[in-house]
Amino acid sequence: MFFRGNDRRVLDSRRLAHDLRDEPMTDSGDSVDSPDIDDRLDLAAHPLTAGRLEKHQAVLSGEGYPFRFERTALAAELATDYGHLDAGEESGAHVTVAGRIRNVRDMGKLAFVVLSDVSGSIQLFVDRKSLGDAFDAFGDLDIGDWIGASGEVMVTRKGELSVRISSFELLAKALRPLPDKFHGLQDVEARSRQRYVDLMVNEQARAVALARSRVISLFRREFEARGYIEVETPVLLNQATGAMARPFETHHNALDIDMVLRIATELYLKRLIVGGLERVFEVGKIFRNEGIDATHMPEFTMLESYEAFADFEDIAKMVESMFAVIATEVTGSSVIHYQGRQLDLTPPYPRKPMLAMVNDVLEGSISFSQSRDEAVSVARGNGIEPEAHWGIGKIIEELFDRHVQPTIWDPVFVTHHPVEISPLARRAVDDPNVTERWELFIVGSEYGNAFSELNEPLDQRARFEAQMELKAAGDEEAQEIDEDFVRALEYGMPPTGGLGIGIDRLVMLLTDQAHIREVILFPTMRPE
RNA sequence: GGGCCUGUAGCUCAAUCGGCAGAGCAGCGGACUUUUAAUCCGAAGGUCGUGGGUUCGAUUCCCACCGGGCCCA
Repeated sequence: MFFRGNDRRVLDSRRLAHDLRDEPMTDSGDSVDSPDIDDRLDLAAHPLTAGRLEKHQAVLSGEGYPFRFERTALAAELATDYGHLDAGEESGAHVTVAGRIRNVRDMGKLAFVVLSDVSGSIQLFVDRKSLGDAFDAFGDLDIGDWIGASGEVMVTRKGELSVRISSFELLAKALRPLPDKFHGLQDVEARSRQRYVDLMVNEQARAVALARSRVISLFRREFEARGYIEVETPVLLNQATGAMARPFETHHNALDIDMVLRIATELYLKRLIVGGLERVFEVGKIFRNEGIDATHMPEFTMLESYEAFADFEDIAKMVESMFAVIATEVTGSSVIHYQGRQLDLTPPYPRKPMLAMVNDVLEGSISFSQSRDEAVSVARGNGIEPEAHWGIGKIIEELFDRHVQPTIWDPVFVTHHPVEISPLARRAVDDPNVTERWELFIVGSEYGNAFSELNEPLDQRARFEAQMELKAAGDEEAQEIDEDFVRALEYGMPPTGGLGIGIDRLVMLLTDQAHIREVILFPTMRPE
């Protein structure tokens, strides 16, 4: 409550607490002895909420709350339309605004109220002269309440654009107090769990959410401009295919079958290329049953696209172009700042073969012409102990992950991955050990993955079988054969360029966030 | 899995070489008709994450556990 000295509380708080809790009332006053606001908050008992609850109950037992409200202006619109007014000037314009009360500066017979809506905030000038008898009722409002208010746009003597309100309406009561008005909510866990509070009080949380929405919207625009159509493929599958990852397992009751959540959209989107849709993309949730760290979340958003008649270089050109456009639209420039360092997303990005990058930093050198024993020896000399089922290709990838990936800052397309680790990509024409594939690395993380899609069904079957052997040898992430996908390829798939982009990480980059949970509104968490 | 840090009022944070736990904001009472994190006065608000141990005495020291964060494998 504000407007101190105006205590018009009508209900006895202890009686109300008793009514709400439906318990025998004692005279010991112990209903105010459990100030545990965090867990089972007893709204009636806690001193910070009891008054709010009383007022709420009074509204409910009276006329109740409105079902709708007619707003005529957003805060940002007022700033645009009346920003030119001078201090002390009146506009003569009558507007109706609505939003949440964020702050109150109470001067006794005059109050300045900060009202925030989706566009920003606007000051309400609240005085008895304009509000009349309603001025007292306004004093019953609390910080956090949603209100609508009407009045004249004016600028205070100190130059703050305001609405001098002549009427107001309580739209919804905040029974719980808002966090510290200056520091907001700081605790990382609380901000994630109660993102609604984070969004209320932390400007950055809101900015990130809006940037994320914008990024996805821009991707849609870019793909549609290139003749792609957006499709949806299944999340619930009988088999986890299209990537190397462990799936979440679940069960369908009516069919009585175990199912898994998808780990990629790849093979279904390629089925659509076989079907003749030619250019398709999907933005959707992917689920991988793995740990959580700064760049990994079990549930994340992937964008995948497939374009008939394109190869991996066509896709690289498309991606670097899109990244620059999206960075510019979201941040204002294709040269951005990430974690204190400058990062240039202006195309073109260099293309560098994985094997060459590895050999550039290695003690000794590794190649496909070596025996496996020789390759293992090189790996050991560089701090990697190969597992039994690793071939030379997998060893190269591990060496890359360990020694090259962390050193990358500006974007680079790392190309020509070993066939062994790329079971869905087409072999390079001039070297059957590697594929026409790239991964886009920026600031030490992977942002995209693309290849000239393997469209030859016999080779695809052989690649799947090689994966099955790896799985049998103990590689839990190896893929299983997808018989229906091979069948689809047997109908003929045109040469196709495919792409996957991790949306969450790109949003991290563009919003300068170090942790993926900051760009996901409701990140996966342990039960509270 | 290993290392380091961390959990104190609704929120943001202090403090205690082991001796009645503090501030700002929010809330409550009061003053104030031009504030901008308003200001001023007053009174409140705590099972110091949980459980053990050491001690005359533990929020502080030790152990375990439950959370959270960062780094490493």
